[in-house]
Amino acid sequence: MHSLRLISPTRIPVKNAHASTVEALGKSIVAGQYPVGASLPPEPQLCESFGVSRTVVRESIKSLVAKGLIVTGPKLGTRVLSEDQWNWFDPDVVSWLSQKRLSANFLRDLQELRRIVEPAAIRLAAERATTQELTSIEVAFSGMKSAVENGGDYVTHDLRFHQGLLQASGNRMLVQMSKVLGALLRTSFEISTAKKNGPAESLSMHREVLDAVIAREPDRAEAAILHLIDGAKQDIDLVLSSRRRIPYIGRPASPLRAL
Amino acid sequence: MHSLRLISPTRIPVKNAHASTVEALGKSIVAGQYPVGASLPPEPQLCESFGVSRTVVRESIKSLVAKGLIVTGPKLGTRVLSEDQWNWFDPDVVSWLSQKRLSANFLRDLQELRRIVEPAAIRLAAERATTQELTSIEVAFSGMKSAVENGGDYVTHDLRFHQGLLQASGNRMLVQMSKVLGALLRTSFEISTAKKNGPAESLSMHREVLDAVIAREPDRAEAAILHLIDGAKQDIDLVLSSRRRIPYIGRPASPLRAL
DNA sequence: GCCCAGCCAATGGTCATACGATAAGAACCT
DNA sequence: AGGTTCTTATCGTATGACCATTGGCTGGGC
Repeated sequence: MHSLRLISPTRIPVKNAHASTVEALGKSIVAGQYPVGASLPPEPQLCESFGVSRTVVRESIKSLVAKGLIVTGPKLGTRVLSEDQWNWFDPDVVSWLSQKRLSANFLRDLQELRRIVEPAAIRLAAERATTQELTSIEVAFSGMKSAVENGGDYVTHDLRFHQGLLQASGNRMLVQMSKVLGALLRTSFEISTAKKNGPAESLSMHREVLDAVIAREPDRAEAAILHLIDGAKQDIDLVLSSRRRIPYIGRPASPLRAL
Repeated sequence: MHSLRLISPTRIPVKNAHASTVEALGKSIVAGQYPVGASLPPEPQLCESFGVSRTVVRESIKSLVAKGLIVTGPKLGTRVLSEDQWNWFDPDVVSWLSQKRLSANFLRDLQELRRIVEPAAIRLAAERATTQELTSIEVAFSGMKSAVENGGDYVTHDLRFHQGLLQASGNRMLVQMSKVLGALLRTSFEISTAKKNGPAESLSMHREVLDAVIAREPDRAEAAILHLIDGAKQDIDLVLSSRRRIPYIGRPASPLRAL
């Protein structure tokens, strides 16, 4: 007869108790609400603040432990691990990070990763892509083209285009990475789409990439994608510098990682 | 039921129920014991077969859900997801895969990834590595050298060497990847170490890599690491072609100790 | 005064039980 | 036969109790 869980500070009665709790806890952790090494409130307190039973809280905590965000232990509580122990390739973690901590550093890391991975993946795709995979990418391209001409959701099709390319690399690790890179791509697409006639310009570059892959020319494909990536990087850097000066946080200055 | 642990005197007393259950379930899943899309046994049955309470089973399942291996739902049970939905960058998942399913495909994917990521990371490391990070790598190298001369654990120091390099790239994503690549590295190191006088030969190549990084010469560093990687690839391919599958390369059934 | 051993209590770990919620599949009705 | 309802297996959530571990406190000894 619990019709509604009344006092819910984070208001989330619609989803599963577990999913909501994981998300709320996860977001607050990646947002830096609890300093690294510090303990979260004890379980009973979390139960109260989320309005769920200890069962749910504990299972949620186990989920976050599985993602490398925290560790638990009797008497030492639930402690936040240092960021380099987080699972930076977990889709949830990246999603939370994208929403809460879209810092210059995070974007820089992602950008770097993309510039490393995507060109290499394109080369593989140019060698291995099946006709089915090529068709799928072609469909995504049509969607982009249509979005430019008739208006529509350009970003979604752009994402499909790039994820299709990674898929076509035939390497499961790279495919997995496409899910993570999605966070960056979405951001950069939204930036470049919002600017000038970005889409129209990027459309031809995408065409060039796809043509090179279809022609099975790795070198040309790689050059084309690099062109695309570096263009996106410029857009992002521009927005970052105008939005607020968050300069590179030099790594040496980082606090020493206490164990 | 806990009486068994009395035998071992305070040193690593088995593991707690949760960790053991997660590991057992995870391994059996990645080993393909349950076909994709199939349901695992119901919770009560799992409780019985593992000899733990439902609480433990459920929390373990939540951990595996967090790693993308399975989904759960009322009446539909606990179903195994398709492999491309697994989190292929989760250290646990990769560890289980390495032990249970060291297939040629898996090794090929990892190897490809390594050849993409490590050279790029080296370039970054050559530009950014702090003296502290360089020292750490130097220490690892000394360990390798000592292992060659006086005998000892070559593989462990080799791992530290490479992970130190990725760490020095200053990119958190690449650092995370080093944990995953560890699975491949351990395998390839053990192969090449077991062959001929592999270590002695590889030692000089490592020295060259490190020197180039210290000298801040990205091009030279990249060339050196490529040399190393391609040598390892040859060794692996050789072993792969001689045996259809590699069973249990690596330590026996003993649970790997933390670090 | 300092250090070490041993106790204490806070906190997560595990267990048991009960009931609600959901959706697959069977049974039923039209 | 087709759609609708009902049954039921299975997970989801809640509660309360007790166990196990570990950091910190306490007190004694040097």
